[in-house]
Amino acid sequence: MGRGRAPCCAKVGLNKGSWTQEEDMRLVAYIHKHGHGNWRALPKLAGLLRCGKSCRLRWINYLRPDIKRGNFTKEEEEAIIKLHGLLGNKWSKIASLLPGRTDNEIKNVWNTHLKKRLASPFTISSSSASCHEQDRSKPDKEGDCTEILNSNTCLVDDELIEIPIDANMDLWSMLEYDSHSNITPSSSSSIELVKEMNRDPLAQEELVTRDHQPLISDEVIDPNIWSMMINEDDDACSFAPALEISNYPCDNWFVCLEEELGLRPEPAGSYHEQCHVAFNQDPPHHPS
DNA sequence: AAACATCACAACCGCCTCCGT
DNA sequence: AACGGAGGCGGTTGTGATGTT
Repeated sequence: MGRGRAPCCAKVGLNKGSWTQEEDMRLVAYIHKHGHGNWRALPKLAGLLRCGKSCRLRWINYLRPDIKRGNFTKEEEEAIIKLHGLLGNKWSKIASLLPGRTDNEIKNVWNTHLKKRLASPFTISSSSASCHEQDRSKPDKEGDCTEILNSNTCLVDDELIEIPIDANMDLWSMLEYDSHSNITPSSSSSIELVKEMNRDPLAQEELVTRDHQPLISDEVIDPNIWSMMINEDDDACSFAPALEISNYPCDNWFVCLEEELGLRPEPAGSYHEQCHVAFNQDPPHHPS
């Protein structure tokens, strides 16, 4: 390193490493409003101290609403093994054939699980594929069996748990499901925070805005924003359906979010009024 | 209980490809 | 046709979590 072509952007003064909740919110808010026509210009426009590539990666691998998170099903693992045999390390090609999965995720699963499994002299047949999330939380020891029975069920300590994963389910649906189950499909700190706030109303009291300080900081996110995303009554709980929510303090969580992030012009009226006005005038388009 | 080892995965890096000029 | 910029891709690394001694 240090030689060859120049970096994609001047990284001086830019953040590196894990993304904070505030950064996530800013990126999601900006893309939802404006799309991502120019990744290189996006960070500046969105007020992010990140390079464009970092934003793109974060969006594609983590924040996109159509991403399916959680453990890979037996069918998915079989598909990856077969497709890898056909395509080799063409992770993006493989990902394009597995709805909701990212190339990075597939690459990680291959490198950490499937490659070792196939390399083992005691190669486990694909029909006994592992259940990764459960593997981590409940190690399979001495008959403490964690076993996939089929694509949608998992046997954990003799308890049959259904995993509602399908090609059409998005991140937010997964989250919604998670709030009612003991499966943990994601390790996102933002998501954990949402779950915590959903569990504990008192925690919400402490996390909401103080005076006119921004709601969103490294430690604080307005729970309403996320709870609006996680619509209890909406099966396909993605960004677009959130616009239909009407029982929340602000009809359009996204407009409120923009305002909190300073991505909207000065409000003409009250906070709530502004939300109504913006929502009625300018429904954000869904990024492709 | 502490130290160390291993694992899993998000994120970074640099090269490649595509597309507009 | 040549060039440059931007996005895409695959390999690799850093770090937190978990397991083992």
